Amino acid sequence: MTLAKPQLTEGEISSDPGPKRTAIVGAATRVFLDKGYGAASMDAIADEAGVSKQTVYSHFGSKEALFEAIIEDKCNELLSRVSMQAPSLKSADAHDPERIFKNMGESFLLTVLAAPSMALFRVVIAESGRFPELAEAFYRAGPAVALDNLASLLEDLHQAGTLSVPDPSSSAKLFYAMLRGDLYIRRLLDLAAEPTPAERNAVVNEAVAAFLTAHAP
Amino acid sequence: MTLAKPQLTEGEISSDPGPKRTAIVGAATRVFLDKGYGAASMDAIADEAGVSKQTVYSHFGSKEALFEAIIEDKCNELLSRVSMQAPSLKSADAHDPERIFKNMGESFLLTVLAAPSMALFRVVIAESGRFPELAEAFYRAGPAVALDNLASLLEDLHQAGTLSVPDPSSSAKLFYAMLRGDLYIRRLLDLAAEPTPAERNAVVNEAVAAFLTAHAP
DNA sequence: GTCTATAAAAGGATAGAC
DNA sequence: GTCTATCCTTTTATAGAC
Repeated sequence: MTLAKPQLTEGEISSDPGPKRTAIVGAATRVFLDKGYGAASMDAIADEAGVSKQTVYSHFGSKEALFEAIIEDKCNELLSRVSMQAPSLKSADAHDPERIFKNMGESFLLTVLAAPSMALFRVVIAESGRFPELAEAFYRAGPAVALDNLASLLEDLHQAGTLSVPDPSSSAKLFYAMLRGDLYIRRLLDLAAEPTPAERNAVVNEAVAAFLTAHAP
Repeated sequence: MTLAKPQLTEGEISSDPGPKRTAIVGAATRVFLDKGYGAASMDAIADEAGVSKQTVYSHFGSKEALFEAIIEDKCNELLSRVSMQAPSLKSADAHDPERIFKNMGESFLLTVLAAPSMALFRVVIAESGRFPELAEAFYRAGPAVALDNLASLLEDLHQAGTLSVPDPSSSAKLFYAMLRGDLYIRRLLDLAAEPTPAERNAVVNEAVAAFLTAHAP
């Protein structure tokens, strides 16, 4: 008996994990990203989720498994955000690289320096010894994708003669490094707040100007 | 009574902290930098030092106090290394900035990408929430000093007309950011080993070339 | 100062009822 | 699946002898 199993409400696809599980995931995400792996307790996560500890263990077998699930989830989220920002070379912009790079730089900083990205990065760095596979997942979902996208754009611009980019991969790394600048370090150390639009703009302008000068045809 | 108090042996200044304390400091440094604050236990530190746990508590009152002492100590060590690398503008090199910058870049990467620096940086990042004053101490002992030194060199080169550097502070940040590049991220995530001399050289050459092009007079 | 032994508490994980 | 209650290890910190 019990015909209706998951009981779909209002057009939701059947992939709804269930409300309790959703609450656990949300709570664990907050606690892990806020306190770090070591200082996060399963009791705190259960409380934050409004659920008993045993329920947490029923869904995820152990603290390690829960942590891995959470971080992989956030990496996938990061991946989709980064993928969406893939720069497109519309033929209209082929001769105005400055606009392309400024737009890229702006959305890169907006994504990367935001509090959730920084929190994720901090935790992954801290636990890179204990969870090396998470460090690699993070790199592949974020930096690696962005680098690949930019490198192929640079190759196109080189072919078109707009810029001189003999080594697209290295130049892509250089561009992102210039964008991160010193602010990235201070954000990692939690010494600086998210930059204002004016601060972002100053960094982007300086980086783009230097990059274009260095790669003039 | 008890006339000779610290009992100076062989010309050592009276600042010798005593062998036990030295052993504790060494052990705590290794354990904290290897495991991180949370996963490091006072038992492990006492064992590593070959000393009882109570002795550790006699010298440093608590785990937090011990951690702070260790990290501040490493920051001072970092400070002296960075200060020693202050670039000097000999008049002979005033018209060969490429040599100055390549030397700077080389020793910067050598220091910063080395395992001890990375381990310290990882721990400080991980605990920046719990110990914000350590994050600031780290930044001031390392990045801030290097930036100040480079900025004043850039100002000299600008005055001499060798380079065009309207904003020395921003340009200094840009230069170090270019040097860190993508490798820094991968080192932070423990995905890459220390670079070979050839790899370092490639990064330095690319960064210096781009920097000089962007700041040509 | 240094050690052995011991508190006291926190946290990961499980048992068993519903 | 979910909850309450409990187990047991680890860990910070202290007491007391020497």
